[in-house]
Amino acid sequence: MDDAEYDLPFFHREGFHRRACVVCGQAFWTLGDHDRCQEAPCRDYGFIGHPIFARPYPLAEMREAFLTFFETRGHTRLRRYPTVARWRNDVFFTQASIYDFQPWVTSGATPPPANPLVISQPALRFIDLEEVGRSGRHFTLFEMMAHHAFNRPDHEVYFKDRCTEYCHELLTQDLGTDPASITYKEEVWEGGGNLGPSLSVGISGLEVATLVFMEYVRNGDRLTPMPLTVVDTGYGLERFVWASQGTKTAYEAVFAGEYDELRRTFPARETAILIDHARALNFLLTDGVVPSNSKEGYFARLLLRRAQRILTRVPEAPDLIAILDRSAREIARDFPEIGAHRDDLHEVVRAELEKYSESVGRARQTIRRTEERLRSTGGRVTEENLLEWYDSLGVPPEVAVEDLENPPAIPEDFYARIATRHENERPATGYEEKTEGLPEVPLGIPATQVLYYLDPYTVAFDAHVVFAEGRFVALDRTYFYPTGGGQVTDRGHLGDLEVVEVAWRGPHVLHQLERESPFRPGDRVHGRVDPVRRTQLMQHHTATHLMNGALREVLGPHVWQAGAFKSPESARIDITHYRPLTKEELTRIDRRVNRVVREDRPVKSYFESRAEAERRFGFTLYQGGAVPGREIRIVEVEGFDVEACGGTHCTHTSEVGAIEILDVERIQDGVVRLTYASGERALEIREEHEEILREASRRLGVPVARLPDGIDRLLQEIEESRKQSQARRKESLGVIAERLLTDPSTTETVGGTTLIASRQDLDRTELMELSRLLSVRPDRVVVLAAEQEGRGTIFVGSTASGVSAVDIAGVTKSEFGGKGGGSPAAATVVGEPGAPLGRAFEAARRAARERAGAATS
RNA sequence: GGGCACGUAGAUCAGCGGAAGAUCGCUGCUUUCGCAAAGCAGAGGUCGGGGGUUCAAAUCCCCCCGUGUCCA
Repeated sequence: MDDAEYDLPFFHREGFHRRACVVCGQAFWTLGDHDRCQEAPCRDYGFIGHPIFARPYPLAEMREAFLTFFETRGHTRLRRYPTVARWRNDVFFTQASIYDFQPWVTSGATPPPANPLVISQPALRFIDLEEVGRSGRHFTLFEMMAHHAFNRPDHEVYFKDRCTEYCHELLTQDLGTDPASITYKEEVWEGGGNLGPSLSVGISGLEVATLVFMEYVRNGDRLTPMPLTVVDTGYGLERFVWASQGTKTAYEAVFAGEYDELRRTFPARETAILIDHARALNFLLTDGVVPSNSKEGYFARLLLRRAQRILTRVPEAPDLIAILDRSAREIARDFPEIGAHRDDLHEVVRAELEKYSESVGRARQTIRRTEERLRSTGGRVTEENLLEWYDSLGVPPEVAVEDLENPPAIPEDFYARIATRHENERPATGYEEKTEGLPEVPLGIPATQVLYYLDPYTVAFDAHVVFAEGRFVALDRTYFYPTGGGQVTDRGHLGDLEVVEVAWRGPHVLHQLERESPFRPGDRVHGRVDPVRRTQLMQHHTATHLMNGALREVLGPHVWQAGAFKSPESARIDITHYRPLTKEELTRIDRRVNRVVREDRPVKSYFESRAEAERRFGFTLYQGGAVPGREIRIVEVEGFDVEACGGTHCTHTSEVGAIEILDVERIQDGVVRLTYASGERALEIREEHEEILREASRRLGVPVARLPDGIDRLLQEIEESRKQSQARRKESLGVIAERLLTDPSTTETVGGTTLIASRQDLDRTELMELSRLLSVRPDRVVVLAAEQEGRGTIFVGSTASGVSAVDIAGVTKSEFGGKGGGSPAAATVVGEPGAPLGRAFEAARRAARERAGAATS
């Protein structure tokens, strides 16, 4: 990055000078007399005991001061975005304020919701989880205060110079920092394929803010200017509060009274972890995360279990729900949505605590048993066991050690060794834009005007071709709905050609034809959307909203849509929920959703300003992910369900016809998937099911109503006849055994051993069973020969001590080229096809006589 | 999305290439006024599903399903 990038007029106007830090070597700008940048580790914390602002600020006041400062300077204040980044598939959580606007706004695809804007965005970071409570400054959830500006070539809001000036003014004039104490360190920021210069703002050893100027796109080594430059700032609210109070750790300043209360019961570190985790959990759970074993839910589980582990170690500790509740009350002053559904949230937590205690119980048992087994074989529990238990049972080493009588030392590098175990895993597949194979539409072609929102029932239209390449065509206007929001593509015709797929490419809708496009830019074409398919898609999309509404109503407000898919054949919705649905719940959902269909409620789809929509309906709008833009499209089922949604919808619920729930499955801990069909498809499927029932009833010869009983009876009969044939076989084997035992040609006595030898052409399991019957008493040796499918088998069983069945059987191998083996009690040898079974049998019998004789004498 | 572990009797689990087991629970009998308990006897298993290797697979290999856990 060129030095000139940082050479701002503002610095010169104010008389800043540029220096190089004697520690890190980085250049920085300052009004003071510093030889190093004012950030750790280049210098120590100087603000502890010596606050850097004019007065101490509590959390809420500091946030308000920041937001107001920028509001009075032309910025629009935005409400927080959800902490779960549902609108992105490359990350789970909102980790910075700019995440709210990626990728659509920063790429220029959608206008920003306001410009410039100011926000205090709760952000989650799990990277430094171990540092929470230890470093004094790390939080799992922190608020990133930020002012953002998005500059188009034709409309520049502000960039580096003005941004830095605002920052400086805020710090010095509003908050009263000594201007000479600040350093602006030059850094290069890079992320997500973009990069630009940035200034890191340090005071008294603390990095209080970062000002990033996203300016370039990186293509390998080449930098090209971004079409839209972005001011991306981040001011750590908690750090500001801390620096204003100068307490020993940030936690004391930020959590104030709550901290003091818990500190009476817990050590400082545990106190901080508990409040930090409780705060993060309150946001996560409110934003619709249900604890789970994967994805977003896993992190909620991680926090909850870490907190719970601290609590169980202290007998007089309050329970986790009490701590969450206390924290929620604190947060709710600034974010009223937190704690709004208290009882439901507690239910989620209770369910999760139950799962945890089950999990711990299971683990304990395994650990105890393993140690017992190891001890009985003279071994002991090793470090390897500890690693194994953490990885597969979730038991932290310090917990495992408590349960052991003879514990190994916990290795210093425990977690590093866990990481090593995971080294060879394939990385998670990241964010991929589905523009693969789609041609690039040249700049300057106006955005496609989409008409399906005007009227979802219109399917025939005329339009002009604006772009054509290969099989792809873009029009000036279209009624075709492109794949998006979980709704699959429309199909139909352009002229005589079939449209097989429709997709967004930036601001253009591309129609993919069945073959090479004959159309050229300027041509006028007639478009016709397949109306049956479209109708079915509309019904399924509206049905999905109705399901969502019913699910939230029946199961509780913790239910959020975790994914959805609508095809012409069926639709499905994945929801966050902590236990499998009961039959009763399912029935209630079915009844409710179909009643809403029959009630023929209006379904209104309209555009509204984001702020107004959020004010009226709250965050649950964003079931399918946050939608950027100043105006958002609202789909409102009157009095029942409201969501921000870009899909095509029916205008009245009765158009959905009926909703038939087809399947419910748990696709992940904490996520339940429901599959259903509506409209014609629901009727079709219902008919199919009825036909299947009729056919089953016909084949079973039982009326439909008694099918379950009929099946039970059938299964019972099968089981009975299975047992009967088994008993018969055992009986006939018993008869054979009896005969053999009384037949002097097969049974003889050698010393104290009874030797029974016979040829019986039975299959292998029968041979075994017969031998068993013959050798119920001790001191018996049985030699059986059989031929099945041209191969001879010798089976030897022995209950005589010192007479090994496997040895006896072994001698026959050389007789007929057999293979086999066994134990001293039982052995089998199978000969080559056509090998002389008689000779093998005699050899075995001879061997048996010899061994029995030898053992007796 | 990936790594690892696990899936055997109603429950909890052992067995980890050679004739499916233990404990609890269940049924019957003995003992008791009755209960608890004890003793004796017994029922209860497609060893998650499907393929493969082998003379032989609960056991080894592959695929799928389910569960747990760790990591993103």
